[in-house]
Parts: sequence; structure tokens; C-alpha cells
Amino acid sequence: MPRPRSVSRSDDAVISNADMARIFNEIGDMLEILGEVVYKAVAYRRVADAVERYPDDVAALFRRGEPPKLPGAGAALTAKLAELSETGSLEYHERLRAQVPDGLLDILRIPGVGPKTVRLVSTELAIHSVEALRAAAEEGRLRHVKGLSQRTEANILDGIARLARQSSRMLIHDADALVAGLVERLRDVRGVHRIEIAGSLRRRRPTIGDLDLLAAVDDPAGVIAALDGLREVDRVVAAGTDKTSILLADGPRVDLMVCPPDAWGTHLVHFTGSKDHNIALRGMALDRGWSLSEKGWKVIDTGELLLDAEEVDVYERLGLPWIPPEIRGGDGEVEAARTGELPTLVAPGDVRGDTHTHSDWTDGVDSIETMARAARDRGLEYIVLTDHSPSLGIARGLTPERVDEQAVEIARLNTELAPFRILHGTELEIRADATLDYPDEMLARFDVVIASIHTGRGQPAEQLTRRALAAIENPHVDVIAHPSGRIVNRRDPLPLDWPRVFEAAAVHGTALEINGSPRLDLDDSLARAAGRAGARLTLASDAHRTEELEQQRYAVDLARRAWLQPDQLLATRSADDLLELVR
DNA sequence: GCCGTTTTCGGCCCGACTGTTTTCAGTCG
Repeated sequence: MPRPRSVSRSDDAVISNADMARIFNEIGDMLEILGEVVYKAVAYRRVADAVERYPDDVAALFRRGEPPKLPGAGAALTAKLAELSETGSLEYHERLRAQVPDGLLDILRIPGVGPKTVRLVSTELAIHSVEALRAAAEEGRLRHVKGLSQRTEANILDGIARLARQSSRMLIHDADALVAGLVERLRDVRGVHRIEIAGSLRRRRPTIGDLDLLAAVDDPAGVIAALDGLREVDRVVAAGTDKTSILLADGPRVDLMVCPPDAWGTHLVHFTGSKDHNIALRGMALDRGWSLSEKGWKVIDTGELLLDAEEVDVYERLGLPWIPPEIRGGDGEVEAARTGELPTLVAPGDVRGDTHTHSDWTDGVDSIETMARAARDRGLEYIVLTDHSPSLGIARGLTPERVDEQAVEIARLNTELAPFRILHGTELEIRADATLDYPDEMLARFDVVIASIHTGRGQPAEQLTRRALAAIENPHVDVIAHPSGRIVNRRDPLPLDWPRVFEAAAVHGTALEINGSPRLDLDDSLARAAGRAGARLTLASDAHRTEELEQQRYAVDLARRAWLQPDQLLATRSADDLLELVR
């Protein structure tokens, strides 16, 4: 009997893309546990992915009578998306949930435990929760089930411990710091020709699950032993002839793959991913009579194996230009490469200034001069100093008098540091009632105004959108800082009406920030949608101390993932061009 | 459940590692 949802929902937000995707993923999990044909589960998960990364509100589009064309959604799944869009729930989902206890979905999340094992413990031992499974493993009751053993019990207890430890994915900032030392030490191992980071870290995803490394070696055993022997290693979880997996003490899992130097190209493509990207490449290979794997190209008719030593050779064999890892997301890059429409992505060397920085005048740590000198040392031509406006009390926002004093200090430093420039900006609070924190005549005196929402985050979507639009439409506001308000792993994005925001930004020439701090906001899919809508964007560190100027690099990464080109961004302009643009 | 300038049925990317399986299934990436 389907249970009605207890949550009543307002009419303007029936269900978010994220919730819709979660329900479809749950259906996939439940179908697998129930022993359905695996491709059915795959179909639900594929559509879940498509919904999750879709830039607009899928439910709203359905209700407006303009259902989006989602890859992998046929008649049956489209009907289910429609039902979710109208009612916020899905009878099929409820029916499955009545058959599959919630606890089984939790068990499925344990690393090393798949649907078959879930089914086995559920039917043989009536275990329906992680706790019950833990107890059974500890008491040695699993080993009596055919197909399980004492070894399985140990692995399951291990998996449960890991599940508790790694509840969220690691921020890319932390992954970079962690992996650099590992790579450096492995590079010096005898017989290592090349070693490179692969996986989602190479694609510069904002968060990382496992760390993937690839090494081209003469002696696989040597480098595998070297990794296993590093002092940070807590435990070796898998050890083969071609790859090894270790758990770092207090850290993520690291997978090291090894390959012969003459097969480096196909291995690097394979282990960089994404999965969808690889599937697309393999599909193209099959059309040409080859079976593509990390080992190389197997000619299907003859069984002959063709090797590629470089990534560029792999793509060339398919008649494609090399595709930058950041856009290997399986959402259009292979087609774009095929038709010669790959973008020229913004690169670190294109960046000339930083459009969002702070000093000790408000909540920063370093003086304006220290920040400016550090930025100059990093090769930047200018920074926009954007200390806070008064209503953000927690940041000791600047009164109008203090703003005037700051202008004098900036003028003094600009004489001293020329040709480096400090542009006088403000991070202007967009208040809860959609008014701005300084009067217009004062805003006109700043070189650059960036506006942001920090308070009243719990308001309805319509009011939040109204606030963003009020700032975008103000002629003195040049940039919306961290537009969605998210902080990775800590704070969800605001539910703005993004298509309206992007359109207004494009019409009024107000740029949207990509913030490289652990906010990573806009995220890549919103930034890509903004760019497509014709909005201008910018790259900023939001540095509150000199070391955080480094964070702008993560904004560049994100912009690349968003398919953005240099001319779509403010931070690639000279100071004079920027001032001209925002005038 | 989806999908087709090979198609409306029969496929669906490909391989490594583990464990208990004496020839392979489960899980993972």
C-alpha cells in the first residue's frame, strides 16, 4: 500500500532536481536488491544523473508543459518524471519502498557490499540494518551462510568502519595538498618513467572520492611496493600486479595503477574518465571495429592489439582533437570535438587580476599593502579590494567614513606599487528586504562593486530571487559574488530562479562570480548555464589572507569545467579594460 | 528500461581483483 508523503509542499517548489535524482537513484538501488535485470537499474541511474546535472528546474519545466529532453529517458521514465514534477512523489517509488526496508539501502552503501550480498543477508538471516549486520558479523553468524565466510565478516566490519569515516567527499583543495607529497616521493622510485594524477582530481572536480595515480614503469612490483611502504599508509586494501589500493591513515583511498610506457596514452584516458566519457569513446571505437580498453585497441576481427603512448594519439585514432580533462564529463564534449566545436578554455596564464579580496580593514588578516604585494608577486596586475559593507556586522563592515579613509590609503599604495593597481571595491550586502547597504551616490564612487547575500538565507525562493535581481539591475553593481551561497559539504545553494538570474545578468552586464574558496560558487553546471545564457563571469579568490590568493586557481579550474573561454570573464581583462567595462 | 544510416529485438564499456567458485560471480572504478 503506497504511503502518502507527510510533507506538504508549496506550489512553487514541488521537487528539486537533487531530490528527483535521489529518488531515481534509490529506485535503481532497490531494483538491484530485488534482483531485477541490472540494465533496468542502470536506466534509472542514468536519468538520475541527467536530472541532477540539468541546469534548469526540471519539475518546473514539466509543469510548464516544456519537458526537457533528457538522454536515456524514454516513455516510461518520462512519465515517472512527470508524476514527480506534478505531485512531488512517485507511486512506483513508494511501492518499491514497501518491499525494500530503508536499512537495506544503507547496507548497500557499505564499500565492498553489493546488491547480491544485501539480498543474501536479508533473505537468509533477516538482516535489515547496518547495525544488525555489524552484530551478525561480530558474532560470526555470517560464515554459516553459503557464499559467505569468516573473511567476508572481517571485510564487512571493515567496510562499516570506512563508511563511518568517509561520510563526505574530500574538497579538491585538501586533495591537492595530500597528493602532491605522494607523487613526489613515488616519482623518485627506480624504474618509474612517468607518474601523474588521474581520476576526478585530474578532471578538477570540486570534491574527490578516491585519489587515482597512474605510473608508467619498467618494474610494476617495485613502485607498488614503494606505495604500500609509505608511512602514511594505514592499510593495503587490494594488491595486484597492475594496481594497488591503499587507505591513508585518516584519509581517502588511493588507487595506483601501473602500465608499460608504450601504453601510457590509453591508460591515462581510461583512469582519467569520466565513466561516461570513456563509454562515448568506446562506442566510437566499436563503430570502427576496435574494442578500446586501458590496455589498448583490440582489432575485433584479428585480435591484434594497438598501443598508444600518448593521450593525444588515442583521440587522434578516433579522428578527434585532444580533449582537456576538465570537460571530460560525458556531456557533449565528444560530439563537440567531433564537429570541431571544442571551446578554447580559459587557462591560468590568462588571468590578470583578482576581483574579490579582503584586508584587515574588515574581516581579513593581512594589510592592504601585504595583500597587494603578495598578489603582485604571484604575477597579477591588479586586485579589487572588496572589504565588507556595514550591515555585515560579523565582518566589521566599513562605515562611509572608513570607506573614505580606505580610498586615501589605496591612493597612497597605488603610487608606491605602480604599475600594480589596487582597485577600490566593496563587497556590498544585499539586505533581506532587497535593498542595498550603501546609497547609490556612494556606490558610484567605488571602482568596482560586488554584491552578495549573506543573511536571510531561509527566505522563499521568490524573495531570494528578487534580491539577486535587485542587485543585478542596479547600474552601480558590477558583480554578484558567490551567487548561490553554497559552501561545499557545509551549506546548500540558495534556490534561486537561475534562468531569470542569468538572463538579467546578461541584459544588465552584471558579471557572476566563480569563487575559488571552499565555496566553489557558482558550481560548474550553473556557471556553464550562465555562460550559455550570455552572462559574463569572473574568477576570484575571496582571499582573506595572502596564502588564500592561491584559491583563484580553483576558480580557473571550475571555469574550465564550465566550458568558459577567456573573453567571457572579467579577471582576464587588464585593469583599464575592466574599469571601462563596468563604467 | 532504452535504443537503432547495421536495428522494433537483442544488445547495453571493459577489465582487475577478491573470494570460495574447481571455472566463476560479485564488486569496483
